[in-house]
Amino acid sequence: MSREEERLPRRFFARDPVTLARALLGQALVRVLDDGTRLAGRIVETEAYLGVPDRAAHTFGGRRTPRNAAMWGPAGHAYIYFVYGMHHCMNVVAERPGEPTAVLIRALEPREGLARMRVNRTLKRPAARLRDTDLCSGPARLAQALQLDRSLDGADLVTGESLFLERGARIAPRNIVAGPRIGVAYAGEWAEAPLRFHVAGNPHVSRQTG
DNA sequence: ATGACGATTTACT
DNA sequence: GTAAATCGTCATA
Repeated sequence: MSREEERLPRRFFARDPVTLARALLGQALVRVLDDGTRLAGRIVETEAYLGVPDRAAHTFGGRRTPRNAAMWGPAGHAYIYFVYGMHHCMNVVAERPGEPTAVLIRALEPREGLARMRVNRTLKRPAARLRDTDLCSGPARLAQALQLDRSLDGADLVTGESLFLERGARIAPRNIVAGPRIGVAYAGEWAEAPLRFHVAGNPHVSRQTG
């Protein structure tokens, strides 16, 4: 019996980052490992990064480097970066080439491959006993759970086989909470803009707010 | 060549 | 609550 889930098309991603950040809530992020293992979760928390004018964005002021190159490319590709000497985080590129905006995926509600995610999350911490809500409740946590790293930077989420999105639930606007982005205090006024979105009451978000 | 800095997580007081 | 971990990246020289 074959499961034919609907992949999200290019046009889904080719929108402004705020609209995309809200639309991504409820969609399924899918990772297929080299051994065929399928890991998946519903997106429950996102942040929009508005590009050149956005002091919190890696492309602020038109910054364009090998690291952030994917943000300058076409919509529907992954931008995966390395920070703090130990963590990876995944974004979905929005809009169009030359408009370097993206949406950071901050948390998932894990749905497939939880056992493997738990292994991935505790490889360097054998003693840890994680609850389901500890598996993907943060940008670096979900990257570790899904084995995302720079080798997948720039991957095409529309046509790729190892990382992509499938149509999930539509989250009603009344169930979306907006608030300030996390970890961008250095961004001045931009730090307070309500560009973080999460599903109201969902236990898998990285932090409770509003 | 060098130095400062992270879109974070974890453990510990 | 605070602080350590840990290193690729980029701006400056």
